Amino acid sequence: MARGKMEIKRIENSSNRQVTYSKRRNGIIKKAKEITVLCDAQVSLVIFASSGKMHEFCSPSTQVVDILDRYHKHCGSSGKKLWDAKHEDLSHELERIKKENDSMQIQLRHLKGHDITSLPLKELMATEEALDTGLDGIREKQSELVKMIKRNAKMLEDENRELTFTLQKMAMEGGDDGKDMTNGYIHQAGNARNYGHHNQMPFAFRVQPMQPNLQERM
Amino acid sequence: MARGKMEIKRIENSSNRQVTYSKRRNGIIKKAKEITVLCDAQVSLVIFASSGKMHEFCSPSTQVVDILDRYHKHCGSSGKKLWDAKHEDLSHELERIKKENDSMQIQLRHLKGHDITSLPLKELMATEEALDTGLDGIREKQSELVKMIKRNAKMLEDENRELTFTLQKMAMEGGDDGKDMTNGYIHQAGNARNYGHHNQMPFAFRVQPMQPNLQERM
DNA sequence: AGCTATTTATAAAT
DNA sequence: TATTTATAAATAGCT
Repeated sequence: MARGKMEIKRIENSSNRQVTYSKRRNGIIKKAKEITVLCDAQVSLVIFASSGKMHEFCSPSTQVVDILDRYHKHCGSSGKKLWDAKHEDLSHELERIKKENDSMQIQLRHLKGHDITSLPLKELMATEEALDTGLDGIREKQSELVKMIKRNAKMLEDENRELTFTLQKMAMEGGDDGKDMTNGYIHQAGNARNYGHHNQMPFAFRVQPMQPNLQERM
Repeated sequence: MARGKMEIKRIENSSNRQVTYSKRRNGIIKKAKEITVLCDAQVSLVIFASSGKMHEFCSPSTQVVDILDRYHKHCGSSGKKLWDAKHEDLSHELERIKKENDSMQIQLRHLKGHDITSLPLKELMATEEALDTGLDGIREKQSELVKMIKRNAKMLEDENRELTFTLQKMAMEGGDDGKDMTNGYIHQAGNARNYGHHNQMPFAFRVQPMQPNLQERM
């Protein structure tokens, strides 16, 4: 293109070819950068020299893969294979789980009484049975829990009664010697609520909760 | 580059930008072709205009994917990450959906009365309410369906009675001439069940089903 | 790698 | 959008 018109055909002199390659490669990359800036374009450019060396350019703030991703979306089926091979497994898994998801969502909706307008009688009955069974289980657990709670309350009351009795007995028994102690205990009892729900009373015979985690479940 | 030196920065005039884009794009593609021929290089060039339109160039007898494959091999570990990034997106999606899945599965199990042993009272009650509501809906639909089925049966009975009556009337009215015809009709009626549930009786006044899809829902 | 004659590319105008 | 044109940019061959 300079010092005489050039034919566009393979440069046979290998050293000339190498020089031209490197000059033109820079030229193309420069042009690619420019179109990127001037025209808001996105470019992915990968060049391999015959020597095997690679050079690339990619629009700023973009990755070759992003361009490739777009390229793939554009090309539809033709370029798809290589890409998909890499992702096939994951894609299938995703697909499978999505289906599972959908079916559970439908089940849930049916159980909650939605989308049942066109359900066959057989499935309506199956759903009813499932709900019934579920309800039985739930109610059983509920009544168990309530029983436990009541039993717990009962024991707390008993404990309370015992504590009160002990305090009274102490108050009675205590002469002048016991006065300080009695006051001390009364004082403590009076402030007991400051310890909150989980207060640890200073008495060794405090009953254990029936269930370790009953408090949380209430 | 012509008619005055140009700054390399975004062309604000959109129509100028578009024109420049298309000219420069052709220029780059031409250069890419040339380096390919002159220097035995392999080039993959993908350009997206800001409009979203794509153009590509790829060395003859090669596919973009082939270049990408080489690109990949070349990038080794650094480029691997890029692919993995795409993998990661899929993985995250998968993770998200799996979680959704798990939570639905738990919900379903709770509704069906499983795994509720350690459920707090509050959630037990919420679950009970959901089940109750669901059951109400289901039972309402069931009773609707049953009503429809009964109404349908009633109409079939009426139709049946009418048909029988018609047949009897024909049998009565028919003299010697009508005998064959009568036998014919009786014969046909006797074999009606061979037509199955959906048999088409040869009478024009056959009633229409109350609901187009009632049959399927029974 | 740097230089320069020349070809190409292309911005603006049409 | 295509063509023209004046000018900038690219670059082949040389050093």
